[in-house]
Amino acid sequence: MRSKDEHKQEAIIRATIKLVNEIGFDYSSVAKIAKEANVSPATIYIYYKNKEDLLVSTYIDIKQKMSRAFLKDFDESKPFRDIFECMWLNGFEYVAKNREYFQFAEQFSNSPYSDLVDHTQLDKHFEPILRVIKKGIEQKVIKNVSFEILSLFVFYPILGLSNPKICGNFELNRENIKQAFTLAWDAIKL
Amino acid sequence: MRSKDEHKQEAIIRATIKLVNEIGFDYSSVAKIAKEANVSPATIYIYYKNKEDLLVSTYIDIKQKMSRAFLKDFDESKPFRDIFECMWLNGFEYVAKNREYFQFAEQFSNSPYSDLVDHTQLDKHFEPILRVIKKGIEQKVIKNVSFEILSLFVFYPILGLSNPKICGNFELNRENIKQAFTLAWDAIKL
Amino acid sequence: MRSKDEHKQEAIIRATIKLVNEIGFDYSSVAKIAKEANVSPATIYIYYKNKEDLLVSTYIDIKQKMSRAFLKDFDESKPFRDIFECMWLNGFEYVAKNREYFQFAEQFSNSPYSDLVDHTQLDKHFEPILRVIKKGIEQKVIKNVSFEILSLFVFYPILGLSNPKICGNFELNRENIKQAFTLAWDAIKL
Amino acid sequence: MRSKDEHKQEAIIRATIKLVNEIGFDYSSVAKIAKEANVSPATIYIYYKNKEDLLVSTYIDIKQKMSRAFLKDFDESKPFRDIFECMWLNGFEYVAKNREYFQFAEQFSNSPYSDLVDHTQLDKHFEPILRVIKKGIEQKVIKNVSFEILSLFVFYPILGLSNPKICGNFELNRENIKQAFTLAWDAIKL
DNA sequence: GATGAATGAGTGTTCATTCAT
DNA sequence: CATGAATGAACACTCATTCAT
Repeated sequence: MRSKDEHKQEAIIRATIKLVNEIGFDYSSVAKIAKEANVSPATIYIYYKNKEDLLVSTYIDIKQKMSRAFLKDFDESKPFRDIFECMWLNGFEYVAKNREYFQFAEQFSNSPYSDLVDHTQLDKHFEPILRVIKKGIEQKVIKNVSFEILSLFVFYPILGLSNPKICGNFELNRENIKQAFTLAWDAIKL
Repeated sequence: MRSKDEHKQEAIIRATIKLVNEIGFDYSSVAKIAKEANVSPATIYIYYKNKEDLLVSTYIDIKQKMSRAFLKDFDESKPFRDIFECMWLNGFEYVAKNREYFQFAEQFSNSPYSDLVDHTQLDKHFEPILRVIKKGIEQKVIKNVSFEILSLFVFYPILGLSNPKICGNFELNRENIKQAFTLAWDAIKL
Repeated sequence: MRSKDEHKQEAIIRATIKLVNEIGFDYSSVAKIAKEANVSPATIYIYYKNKEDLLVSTYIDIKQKMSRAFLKDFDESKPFRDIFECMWLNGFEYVAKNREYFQFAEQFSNSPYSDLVDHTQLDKHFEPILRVIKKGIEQKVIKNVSFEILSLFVFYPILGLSNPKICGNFELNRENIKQAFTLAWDAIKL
Repeated sequence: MRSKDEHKQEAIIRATIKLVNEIGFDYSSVAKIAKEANVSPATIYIYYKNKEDLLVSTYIDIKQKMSRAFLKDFDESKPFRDIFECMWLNGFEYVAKNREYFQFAEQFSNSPYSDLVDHTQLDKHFEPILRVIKKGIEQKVIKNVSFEILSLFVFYPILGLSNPKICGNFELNRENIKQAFTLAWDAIKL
C-alpha cells in the first residue's frame, strides 16, 4: 500500500487557490486544478469527496489560519486600545502577506458554495474578538454600534486590501499601515 | 431597438442579475438566463455579442447608475462636509435600495470578466468625487491619505451592506445610517 | 428556426437498438450511440431528457409495436383456438422478423432501468389477450393455470427465439413455426 | 489458496452476484464489489485476471452447479418419462431455491461477456440430457422437434421463474410446480 | 497475500455559440 | 427580429486497472 502523499494534497490546495485567483471561481475546473497541481483529476477525488468539498475545505482552512493570525499575542488583560491595535495590525499584516488567501476567500464567500459552510461554527474562532469589542463599548471607549457596522468600517477594509482590483498597485509600507489603523481607530473611538 | 425590443433587453438584464444573485456566477448559463427572461438563447445574441458582453454591459450599466446616484444634488459650492455627507448618504441609500445590483457587481468584480472592463473609462464618472476629496485634503478638513485607503474605509463598507452574507439580517433604518455615516466621517476627518 | 429532424430521432433509436444488441446494454454509452447515429452527443439531449429517457422510450415503443402485432386481426367472436392460434402466430412472426427489437427488450427488462417503466400502464395493451385466456379457461378449453405459468410456457418461449445466444443458427421456416405452435397449444389445452 | 483465501474468494463471488442483481450489470463496478466483499479492489485482481474473468468465472460456476442439480439422481435405466420428470423437477427446485443465481445468469447471457464463454465446453455438462431426449424421440415418446425448440418450451420457462420482473409475486408451492410440469410434459409428449 | 493510493480513459450531461428558418 | 435545433468542447465525476509498500 502506498501512503497518502502530503505533497500532493498541498499541491492541490496551492493549485486551487492560485487558479481561483488567476482565472476566477467559475473557470477553475477540476481538470485545470489537477493539471496545475501536476496530478490526475481522479487523484483529487482521493483527497476530497467532490469539487464542493475541495473548495469548502480550502476556505475553512484559510479562515482558521486567519483567526489564529488575528488572535496572535492576544492578551485580554491589556487596555482595550492596545488589544485592539494588536489585533488589527496582526490582521492587516497577515492579510497583506497572504493576499492570495483572501482573494480566494472573497471569491468563495460570493459564490453559492458559501451557503454550504457552517458559519456559526467558523465564527466561534472569532469569538474572543467579539468579547473584547463588547467590553470596549461597556467601558465607553468605542462607539455603541452593532458589530456588523463596526466590522464593516474596521475589519472589512482590511479584506479590501487583498483585492488587487481595488488597490492593485498600492504599496503596503509601515506608514500606510499606521495611517490605515488611524482611520479604523478614529472611526470607532468615542 | 424600440418598444418591444427594449422590453426584451430589459428582461434579459433583469434575468441576468436575478440569476447571478440566486445561483451564482458560474451556474448562470446563457440558456438559463434566456429561460428566465422568456426568450430564446439565440435572442440574447441579437442584443449582445456574447456572454462576456452581456455580463460586462450589465456591470457597466449598474456602475453608471451608481455614479449618478452618488452625484445626485451634487453642489460643489457647498462646504466640504455637506458635499461629503450628501454624497455618502446618496450612495448608502442607493445601495440599500438596490442590493441586488451590488451583489451582482461584487460577484462580477471577483470574476475574470472584470479585467475586460475599461476601468479608467468607468472611473471618469466618479471623477467629481475625487476632485472634492482632493480639495478636502488641501483645506485640511480630512486626513491626507491616498484615495485607495480613504475609499476602503469610507465607501467600501457601503458595498458590504449589500452583501447578505455579511449583514443578512441587518436592518437599515435611519438611525443605523446616521451611525454608519458618523463612523465614515470620524475615520477621515482631521 | 430549424424544425426537429425526424430522420435524426429515428437514427438515434436505430443506433440505440443496434448498439445495445451488438455490445450490450452497459457498454452502449451515449457517446457511442451518438457516433453510430452520426449525431452529436448533445443532440440526443434535445430529443430525450437523459439516457434513461432514451432507453425507456425505446423500450415502450417496442412494447407497443409488439402488442399491436399480437392483436392484429383480433376477432373475439371466433372460437378460442382460432383466436389463440392467430394471436400466437402473429406474435411469433413479428418477433422473428424483428429479432433486434426483442433482444433489446430482453436486455432492457434485465436492467435496472426496467423498474422505471409503468408496467401496469404497458400491460393494458395486452389486456385483450388476458380476457381471451380467461374465457378459454371458463369454457374448459385450456387448463386452469395462473396467467404467469401459462405465459411462461406459451409466450415466453417466443421471446427466446429472438435471442441468438439461445438459438442463433436456428432457421424459422414454416414447418418449425407449426411445430412450435403445436407445443404451445398442447401445453395449455385440456 | 486455502482457508482464509477461500473465504475471501467466496465473499467476492457472493458480492458479485448480490450487486449485479441489486443494481444491475453496468453499475456493478469492481470498486463496489470490493467494498461489498470487504476487500480491497486490488485483492480481486489476485484471484481474477480482470473484471471479465471475475464475471465469466462466476457465470461458469453457476452453470456447473445448475447442470449438477439437473442431473441429480440421474438414472438412465428408468423409463423416459420418469427420467424426464426427475430432471425437470430437480431443475425447477434448484432454480426456485437459487433465484439470485439465475438472475445473474440471465443478465450475464445478455451481456457481451457471454461471447467469451466456451459454450460447447459448458454444454458438455448437459450432454446426458441431450442423450435422453434423443432416445425419447427415437422411442416415439416425445415429439420429434429440434432440441432448441424443445428447450424453449420445456426448460426456458424454468428460468423465467427466477426473474422477479416476470413473476415477482408468484408463489412456488407444490401444486404450482405440478401444474407447470404438466404443461411442460404435455408440450412435448406425443 | 493484501492493500489503498494513483491514474488515463471514459461516463452522462451541460456549455456557449451558430445556423436555417 | 426572433427562434429552437444543432453541435464540439468542456464539465464533474467514476471506471478498470496498476503499483509501491
